[in-house]
Amino acid sequence: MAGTTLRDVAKRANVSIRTVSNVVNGYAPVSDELRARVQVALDELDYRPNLIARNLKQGRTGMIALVVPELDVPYFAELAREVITAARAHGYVVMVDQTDGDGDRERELLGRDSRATMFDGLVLSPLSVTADELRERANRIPIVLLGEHIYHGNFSHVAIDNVAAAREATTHLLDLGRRRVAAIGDQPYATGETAQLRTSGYRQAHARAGLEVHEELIMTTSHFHRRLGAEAMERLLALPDPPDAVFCYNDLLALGAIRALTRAGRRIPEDVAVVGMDDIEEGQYSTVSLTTIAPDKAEIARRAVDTLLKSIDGTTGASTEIVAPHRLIVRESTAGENVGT
Amino acid sequence: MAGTTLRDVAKRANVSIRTVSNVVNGYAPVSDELRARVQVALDELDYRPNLIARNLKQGRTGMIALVVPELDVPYFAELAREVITAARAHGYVVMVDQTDGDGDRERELLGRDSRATMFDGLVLSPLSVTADELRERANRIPIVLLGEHIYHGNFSHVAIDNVAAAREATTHLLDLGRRRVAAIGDQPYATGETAQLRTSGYRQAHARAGLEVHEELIMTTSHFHRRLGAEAMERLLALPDPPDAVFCYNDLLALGAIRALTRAGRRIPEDVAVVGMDDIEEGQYSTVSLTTIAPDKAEIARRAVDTLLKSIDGTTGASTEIVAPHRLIVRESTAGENVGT
DNA sequence: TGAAGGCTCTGCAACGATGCAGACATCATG
DNA sequence: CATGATGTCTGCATCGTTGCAGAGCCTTCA
Repeated sequence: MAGTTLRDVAKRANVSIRTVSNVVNGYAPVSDELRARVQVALDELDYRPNLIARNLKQGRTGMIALVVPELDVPYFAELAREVITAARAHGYVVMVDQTDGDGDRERELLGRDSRATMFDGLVLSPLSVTADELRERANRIPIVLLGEHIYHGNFSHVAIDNVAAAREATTHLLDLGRRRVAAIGDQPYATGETAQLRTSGYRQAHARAGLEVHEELIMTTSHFHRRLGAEAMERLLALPDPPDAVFCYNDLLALGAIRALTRAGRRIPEDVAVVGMDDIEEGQYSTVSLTTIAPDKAEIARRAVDTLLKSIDGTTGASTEIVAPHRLIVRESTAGENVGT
Repeated sequence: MAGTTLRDVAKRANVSIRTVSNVVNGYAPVSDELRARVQVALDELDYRPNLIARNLKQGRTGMIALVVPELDVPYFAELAREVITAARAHGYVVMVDQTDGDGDRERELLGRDSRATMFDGLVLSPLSVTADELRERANRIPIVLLGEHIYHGNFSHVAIDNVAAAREATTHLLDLGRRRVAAIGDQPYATGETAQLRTSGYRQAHARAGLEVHEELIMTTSHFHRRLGAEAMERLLALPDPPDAVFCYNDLLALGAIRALTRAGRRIPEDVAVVGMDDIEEGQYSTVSLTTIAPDKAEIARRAVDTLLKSIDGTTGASTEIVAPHRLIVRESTAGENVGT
């Protein structure tokens, strides 16, 4: 049960612990004869280094933590995959955790008994943690934030340009000639500002086109889930003058909206065009494939990991603001059947 | 930068290191006066225990690893969420990793320099690792397998009854009066036997109904992804005598199939009824909501974690075979519009 | 009054690994 | 032959924590 230690191997091979360590790590020069003898003992005892001990001695674990609100939200799952890949390229492994969108759980992470000390760094996609709470903790392990901005310029931060992205999505709908473009996903009172940035982009698009925003077409949702998208869409359809297009603040909302539209017998995009955000894989395969804003997830993950690792190395302590690229992908939900998957 | 240690706090409060440790852990009795003094020092220096050191001393980390082929496959993401929740209930945290369905990466996990020694146990959803490879490693940290059986009865293992589940899904289609029921997802040559079990259930259903299996309607796919489901469906539709129902070995295949059917102008379920497996959330919101076999993911996660922790405690060393419950959920893809979401 | 017991508090050793300084043998060099 | 350089190998200290055994001191009770 108990693992084999360097001591066991040393005893077996009749050498010092240090020499075994040298063989294992290939550090100091060891004669071929001795190396062979030690190797035999290593194999016979099936030695595996105790990484905890190694970590203690070296002061680092080679692990970073990725904390997202919900792992089964496709966007976060896809992002997690990219972060894992990016970290692996640097020899790091990633521990993924979810907060269930619970602010207390986010705070727990920063608290005294947090397991966070096990990690060399933290990539956090925050939901409700405030800047002050984060600053309290700032002198601990390095943190990189994803998505939410949280106050201005105190932490390294990676995100797309939400205003521009939302503006482009809305403009795309306006360019199709739609004049009653709804928005689903506003969160005027939330801590996070992502939704507000997107609303701002939505307004900008109207302003630049010289059009009025129809305030009654802006729908607030507490979360970005399918069900809420469907419900918001139903409310929009019940309006005396329903929209002819919808910009949803993420793909799940959009897929929920599509579901509601289909059930209501509306044709997409003829009656109502739909745009989402995130470019989750699911959107490509929905019955009406989904036009969306695709953030470059791989790039987001790479930049986040790079920044974090630099901060861990102490190569740079400065907090940086990184804007990752995004692009509009047009599919059937705005372009009709004439577009491939 | 360097963390505050017990030593620092001890010096500051003019007490022994051991006493500080006692205060932190609330172990031995400490007078109120001293406790207060130490607490002040703890707060002033913002002490956080070094978990790595604690782990080394205690021989456990309080972390388990969950390894799945792909994190952005909804089933695994949803399962990961449940495992995280189940582990948290026992005070454990979960590190999630993905192997990209790459056998080498799975093997790497079991190899000499694996980070696996950092964990108290491992929940593994294997893809191509063999029984022998696993046994080699068996005397290391405890392992619980999910899904794939891998040889018989040497490791604790949690899964649904795949044969019964597939039989029920197929029977449901036959009961609707369908007589050309296709199967998408067979993997006759794969290491894993899950697909084979499902094919076996599919055949059983036909046998029990006294019907012949149409061999040309069994489609093999290398993976369980949407695209492959769509492609398989297209091939089925190209047959001289296409199917009037499809049983897909997971929901992603089914959603791909639905997509292909819709593009081909077939009505669901009137022309072709579709059943999937896994009950991923996405299936509830597809334009035609998806009838599926729902494995009890929460139960799978709970049983897997419970079994693993027992094995870690040494409470039981025996390997157990756990069959988790499942049920058929009928939605529009087989029942038409008369069923709610 | 003195032994026994309880309450606080402390020092030492250990978990398993690595950094460092040096011991010892061998060899080349002047 | 003495000296220094080189190549191997080793022991000690250390990372930050906790387990263990015990040291003082104070109370209690015969």
